[in-house]
Amino acid sequence: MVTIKDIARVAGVSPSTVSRVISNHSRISKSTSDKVKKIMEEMGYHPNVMAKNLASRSTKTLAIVLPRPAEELFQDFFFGELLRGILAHSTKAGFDMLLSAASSPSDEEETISRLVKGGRVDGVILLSSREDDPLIYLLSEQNFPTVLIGRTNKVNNIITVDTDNEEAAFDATSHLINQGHKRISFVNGPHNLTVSRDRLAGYKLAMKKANLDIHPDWIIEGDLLQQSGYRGLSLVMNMNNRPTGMVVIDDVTSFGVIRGLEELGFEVPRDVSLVSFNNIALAEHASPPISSVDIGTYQLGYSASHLLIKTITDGHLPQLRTLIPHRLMVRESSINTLVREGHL
Amino acid sequence: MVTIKDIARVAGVSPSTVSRVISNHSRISKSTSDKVKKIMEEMGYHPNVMAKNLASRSTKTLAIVLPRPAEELFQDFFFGELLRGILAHSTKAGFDMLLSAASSPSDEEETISRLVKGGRVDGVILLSSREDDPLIYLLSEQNFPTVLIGRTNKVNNIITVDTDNEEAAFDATSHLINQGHKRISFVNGPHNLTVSRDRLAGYKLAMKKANLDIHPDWIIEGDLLQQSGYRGLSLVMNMNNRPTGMVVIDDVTSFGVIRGLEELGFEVPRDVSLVSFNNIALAEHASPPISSVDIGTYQLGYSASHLLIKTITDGHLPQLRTLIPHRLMVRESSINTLVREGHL
DNA sequence: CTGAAAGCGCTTACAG
DNA sequence: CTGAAAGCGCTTACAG
Repeated sequence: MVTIKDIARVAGVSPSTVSRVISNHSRISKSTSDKVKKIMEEMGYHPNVMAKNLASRSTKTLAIVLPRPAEELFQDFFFGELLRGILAHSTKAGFDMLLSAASSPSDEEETISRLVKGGRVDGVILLSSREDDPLIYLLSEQNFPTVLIGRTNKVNNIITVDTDNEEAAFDATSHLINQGHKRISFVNGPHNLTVSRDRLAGYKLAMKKANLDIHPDWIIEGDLLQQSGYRGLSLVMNMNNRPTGMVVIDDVTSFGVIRGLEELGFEVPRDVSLVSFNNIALAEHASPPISSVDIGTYQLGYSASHLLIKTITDGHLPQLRTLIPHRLMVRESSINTLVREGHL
Repeated sequence: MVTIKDIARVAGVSPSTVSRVISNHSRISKSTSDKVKKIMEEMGYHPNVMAKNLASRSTKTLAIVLPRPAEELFQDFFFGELLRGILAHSTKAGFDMLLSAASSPSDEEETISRLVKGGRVDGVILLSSREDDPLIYLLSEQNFPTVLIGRTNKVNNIITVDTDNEEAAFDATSHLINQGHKRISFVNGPHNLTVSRDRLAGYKLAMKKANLDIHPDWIIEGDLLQQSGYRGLSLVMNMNNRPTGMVVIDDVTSFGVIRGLEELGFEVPRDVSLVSFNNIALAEHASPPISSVDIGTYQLGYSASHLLIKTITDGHLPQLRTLIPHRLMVRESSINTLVREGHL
């Protein structure tokens, strides 16, 4: 393995000088720099990352903490896009990403402790936001550079990047209301995720603003990919005044809803107009194509990395909370001419 | 920051001894070990990972190289599951995972070079296998511990973990044949991926074995989520003797196929029986639920990590090629009683 | 079973 | 603009 010393010897300079050439130090003569660079090239020199990190007391590495298995199906489908956004920025900024997952919560804390306290990484990105996530407290206490994709009101020293989920749900619900729907159901996701609460709130707000009542049963709480959710759906659709519109927590759940409705003999959008969130790639290719709020997933990841690296580099917190714009993509699932014409 | 020296001082032993306690060295007295461990606990000691890596000349870190953007949609949906498998094992084995992506091919080589030659990682997992992937040559030349999820016949010193894709496609096709289908179409994926070639070969083999002819147009080559694919589909379905069965390269593409068929006025499985591959989570929740070959995605990842770490630890290559078993999950999309009864 | 010492490959004040 | 020297926090033969 060729080291800085080898280069120094061949170039007839000191190791310090070679080091300075590598880091583009300002006060180094062009001629020396050129000579050293040429020799590095010739000898196939690659700086030893570990040595560099140890000496400079920084790792140029961030950790991404994946959500727990139980919540993963929910995320799996915009996950890739999120990672791509994170990586696009971090690579450009010269940071590596360490991927971390945990089998159990206690495991998780131990893993993160090791990375954080062992100086393995300079910062952490948390991909999902549960209420009372112990990791948030752990990182906040350490005052460790952290960005959470989501939100928390428990601590005030970690950065959050998020969708304005309340507004997004308000927009999605209003879209249905504007088309003439009066009875609109909301299909929720896991309780402990902040995104579930925020989107539910936005739905309620839109209904209230339009002076529309919400029947308690219209809010379906079970997991729509499981039996529990199917029962709730069946209950709602058998009501005398069944909903003609549905706002669904995310696109993946929409697949379950559409399938469930079909089994009950209903068709989207003929009998029910549907709109959901995240705009995963398959939303567009579903039958029917699903109307969905695009939350700028890639941008969410890109910004998370950007803000984290900025914090690390500047040594102080930037703006604590950043919202990424969203946009409703209207497709077949929410377009029903019958409703608009007052036949339903 | 508390270091090994601090612990040594407080415990009244030498740093070497503390180091040996940490690494569970065999010849250390129980009493010393207990004393030192207690003090480490009390002082909140966490070993500095970088220093450890530098001194021991190993990083306990692997790199995962993500497929390029162009190929990602294809992979996005079993991606999460694959990563989960990899992480499950590597975490257990005490290895960290570095995530690497590349915007351009040249970028990619540079990134990997930096990681590999800079001693940043001990091994690499390549997530997708293109023909003539320059990364494969790069890693093979360096004789660097590498496992490829897929296959290659270009080099003989990197480990591969794969599905027997030819057999999987043979099974899927035979499933349709056994139900009485005689005219079966194959919807292919990107040409440069080995998985496309292997599955096509398996389809051909099954047809041949059953003495069934393959009309050239039945093999649809365009991207089914794009116009190009739709044209091919339309062509095939307008033939006099249109296919009654379809074998589709992967579940994501199946969504496009089902949607395209619908637009042409055909229904699955009423008019066309369909089976595809990968068994992503949504396959089960699609309308209709999609029959799919489960390729043991998690196991694929788990084995990849296992074999790579074994290679690194043992210092020599284990079995070069490992095949993970697959299993056809039969669902509604491929069950058509009409065909079975000879009405179609 | 334990310690003193050298070393892993860099960086970075300090001095000139 | 450049060099000598100390140091980052560990590991690991070597010696006892």
